[in-house]
Amino acid sequence: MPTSHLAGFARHDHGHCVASAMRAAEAACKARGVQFTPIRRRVLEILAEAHAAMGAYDVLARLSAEGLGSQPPVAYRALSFLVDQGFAHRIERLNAFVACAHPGSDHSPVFMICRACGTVAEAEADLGGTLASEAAQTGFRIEQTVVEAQGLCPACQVAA
Amino acid sequence: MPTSHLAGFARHDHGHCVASAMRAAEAACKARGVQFTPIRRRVLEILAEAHAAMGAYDVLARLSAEGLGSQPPVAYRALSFLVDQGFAHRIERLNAFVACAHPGSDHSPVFMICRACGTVAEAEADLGGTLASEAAQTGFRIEQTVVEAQGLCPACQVAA
DNA sequence: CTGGTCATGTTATAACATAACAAGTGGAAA
DNA sequence: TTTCCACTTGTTATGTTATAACATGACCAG
Repeated sequence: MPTSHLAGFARHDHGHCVASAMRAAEAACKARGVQFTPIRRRVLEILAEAHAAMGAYDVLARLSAEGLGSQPPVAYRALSFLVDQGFAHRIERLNAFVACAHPGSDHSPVFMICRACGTVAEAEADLGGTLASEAAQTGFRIEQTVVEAQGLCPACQVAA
Repeated sequence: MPTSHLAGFARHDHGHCVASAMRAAEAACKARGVQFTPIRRRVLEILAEAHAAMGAYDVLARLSAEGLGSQPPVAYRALSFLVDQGFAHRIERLNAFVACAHPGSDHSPVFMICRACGTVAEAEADLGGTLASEAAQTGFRIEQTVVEAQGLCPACQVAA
């Protein structure tokens, strides 16, 4: 029986999605000729298992406990790599990082952040296109967008 | 002849828009029964005159030079007040603050940030509604949204 | 003139992030 | 096979952003 966690505001097979994220990253690295080193791999696993936004120093604490590195640059380098490769995202609002929920597909993510429980869901909704057409009128050329909504997830609405 | 600066990617009467922002804030404070103190007023002026995103410590340096306060909490308190009242916005991506371009009207701002010159334009585009309807499907209740696009402004596209 | 509220002053520290350089590793060019 | 190069990691130090906690002052209402 697989563990089941609340994430993306819906229960799902957690072990499965972690394994799937790791496989996708593995394959992408091979395809791109970049190294999926033990530290990078472990950081992605940590994020995927947490299934929540984690600060760089939280990640570092985990690495450190496992003897994989103890100084901030170790964590920041691995996180930068994962973000660059699209395996993780940075949540600006929280100064934190999450594993990508849709590894492999090229997308401009939209996040919903519950202010009560801290859960972060990555939505499919692509506002990038909408925004780009708006921007085109002013002549601005968009390269990247950050869309982060803060509010209450279904569970926390019930609790309140 | 009024000074004219590049902002919002378009030239405009800068002195006018600063004065207008100050008047709007003044009126709103009176209406709401909150105090528009010298520090708060000056911080808004500094942001409005800069017409660009400024870090809290940049603002603090200005205050300090004028004898209005020298410790971080002074700047952060004033900035929080301005953001709470809707007279300024925080740009998460830059860890910085800008004066609101549409003081008075209730809006969920959309920012376009030029990665070359650092100019920040506040667009009218209201993606909040679009996003809210997307979110409704998952049961998430949005209270606030951050939308920040990064790219190249018209001038910097020409330069490149 | 007393107590309450709001704003500010001040000290200290927490939390987040990167610069800079040294050292190891492994593969490719000579 | 050795020399070089690109890349990753180790390490020290520091820069940058933000807030906790408590003291003081200014003002008004009771």
